[in-house]
Amino acid sequence: MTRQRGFAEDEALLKIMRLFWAKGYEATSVADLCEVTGLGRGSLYAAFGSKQEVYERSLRHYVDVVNRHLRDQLSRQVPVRQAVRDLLLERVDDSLTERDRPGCLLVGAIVERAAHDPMAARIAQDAINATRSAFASALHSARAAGQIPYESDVESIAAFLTRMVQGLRVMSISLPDRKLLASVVDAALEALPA
Amino acid sequence: MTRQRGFAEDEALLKIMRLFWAKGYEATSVADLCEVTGLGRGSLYAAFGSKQEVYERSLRHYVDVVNRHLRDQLSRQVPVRQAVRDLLLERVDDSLTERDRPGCLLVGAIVERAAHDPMAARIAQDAINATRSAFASALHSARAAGQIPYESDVESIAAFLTRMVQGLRVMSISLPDRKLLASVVDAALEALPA
DNA sequence: ATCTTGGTGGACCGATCGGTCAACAAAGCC
DNA sequence: GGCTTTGTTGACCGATCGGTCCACCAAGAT
Repeated sequence: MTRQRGFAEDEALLKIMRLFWAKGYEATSVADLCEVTGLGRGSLYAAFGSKQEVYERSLRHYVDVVNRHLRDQLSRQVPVRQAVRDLLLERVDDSLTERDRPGCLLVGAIVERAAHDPMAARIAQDAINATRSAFASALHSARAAGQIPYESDVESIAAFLTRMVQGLRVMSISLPDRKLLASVVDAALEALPA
Repeated sequence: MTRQRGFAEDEALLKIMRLFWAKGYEATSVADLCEVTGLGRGSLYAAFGSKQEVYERSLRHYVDVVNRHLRDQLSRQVPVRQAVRDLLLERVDDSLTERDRPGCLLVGAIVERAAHDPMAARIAQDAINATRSAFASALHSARAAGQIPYESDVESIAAFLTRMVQGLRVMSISLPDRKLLASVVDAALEALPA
């Protein structure tokens, strides 16, 4: 019937997401998006719409992947304290490994885009609430299983851990010291009553 | 001898800093800087140099003020735990009050500028280390005074508190709930051994 | 009053921005 | 072979970007 696409949309979106992640929204031009995907402007706009729309889609993809991974890690059959510790340490390692993509697309979206792009603000807020509720439900289960005290304020701790997991990447930009970051993780774990 | 300045450099810099803080680096144009200060381009460039230079100067001013305030708060003659608590809660209040200037110029500098502007990266890193050493020295004193256990890992806790104080503003954008944020502060304080 | 010095405003510059569009290319249908 | 439909490309658009420059102006020195 008609000509078919000469590229995989998923792969292109992944490359775009990584570029936004590395450079931020404003500093990434549409020409950059064309270069990284190998697409002409027409194809890019036909597939993804405006720069703002493709950014929002990148952000959605990012938070989906991150939160899915989070839920997977928290649903493992290990004590919640260890699961959280592993999860935070893994993020430290990721940040130190991917030096070309520092920071966090989500944090970038909040500080750079939320004020200008209500949809991005909405995506970010939903992502944070999803992270929070993932922690909260893991903590509820752990409390029911007697891993943490009955009096523990699950919602507060969940919000606290959300802040930790969000901010670790940002911190590791200016403080790329694995030992110190690991000890920060352990300090944070003190908030998780035994 | 010659004509004198028709504006106060300090006030202009303050207005510029607040604008960068509110909008980020890339989204703020030189025309915006002229508008907010009331200056023509000539005066602006004569007084502050390029956009990048005035940004760096804004950032320097920001971190100076923040760190000076931090040291003042920590040097009060109150138990360190309470000093830290007051300090974190004050930041929560600030974030919720100044809704027009969400986020944190320092975090913005790290995620948006550090990769493109080595000087901004340097300023940010120095600021973080200054915050960290302010906490560390306060904790050292507190440990010497017996307020916290002798075995406490002061450096790690200092790094952890630095992360907290940095990130609270960012979190409060997407989670503008004073009660929850206050309970996050209390959860964080668990990392400060009694 | 005139000269010198330096602050001021805004016209102006080339470059680049995000976005559009028309000419062309591929693939299934007749 | 045409015909239709859709993907692709890159020239092109007006707007805006950061930065320069110059005519003008205020104020102290003479």
